[in-house]
Amino acid sequence: MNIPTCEQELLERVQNLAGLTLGEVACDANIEIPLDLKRNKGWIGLLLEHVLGAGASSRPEPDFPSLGIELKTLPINSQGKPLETTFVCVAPLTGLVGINWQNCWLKQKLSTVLWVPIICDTPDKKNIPLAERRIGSAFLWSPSVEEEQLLALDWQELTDMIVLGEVEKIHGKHGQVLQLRPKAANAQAKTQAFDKNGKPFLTLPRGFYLKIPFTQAILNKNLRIN
DNA sequence: TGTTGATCATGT
DNA sequence: ACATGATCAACA
Repeated sequence: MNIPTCEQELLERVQNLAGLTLGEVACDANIEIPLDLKRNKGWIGLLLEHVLGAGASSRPEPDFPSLGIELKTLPINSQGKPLETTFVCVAPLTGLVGINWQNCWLKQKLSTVLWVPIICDTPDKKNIPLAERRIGSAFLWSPSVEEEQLLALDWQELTDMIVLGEVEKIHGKHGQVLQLRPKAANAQAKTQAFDKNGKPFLTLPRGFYLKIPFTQAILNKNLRIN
């Protein structure tokens, strides 16, 4: 798929996917469907990037650089509740001098997001097989003043702890809307950080994730009729 | 090793 | 039932 030339074209493409199953979309794109996501956790995101015309996914840029839009799939149940937290970006543990909310990576990443809900559960909460899950109504979102304030507060709290050498004291419960959790191949992975005395040490890489109630609120504000 | 894409699966 | 901590794959 070629790159969409404007926001409207991207929105039309993604709206045309609403109601389709992942099996239908993958089949049209000649992409094989895994039986489940156990060994393909990012498969849905990669599929959507492909059919919407995003470039390779391994770049430190928005998915649609010319449009400044980040694509995020959001697994939800049939009642519109997100089933997982949403990964945003890796948390820098070094080089934080001079970084503030206005110039931080997380703010840039969340500046404009195309959310694509994927319905993963039946009304009686049964898991739907991957190929039969349906794409919901996607929408474009930018943080409201209130949402940005919440994000900025949490980002500042977590970043302050990192700067103070307290990264290993941070748990998923910190933050109202944002949390810091492991983001690594396994628990043995290491990246450099600084301790409270300013000495370098190795620790588990972490990432920023949006908590479920926050993405749920975003979704609820953007409910619309198909 | 770090970036992208995330969900798995166990403990509470 | 649910969130936290752990983990999977591809690519640069």
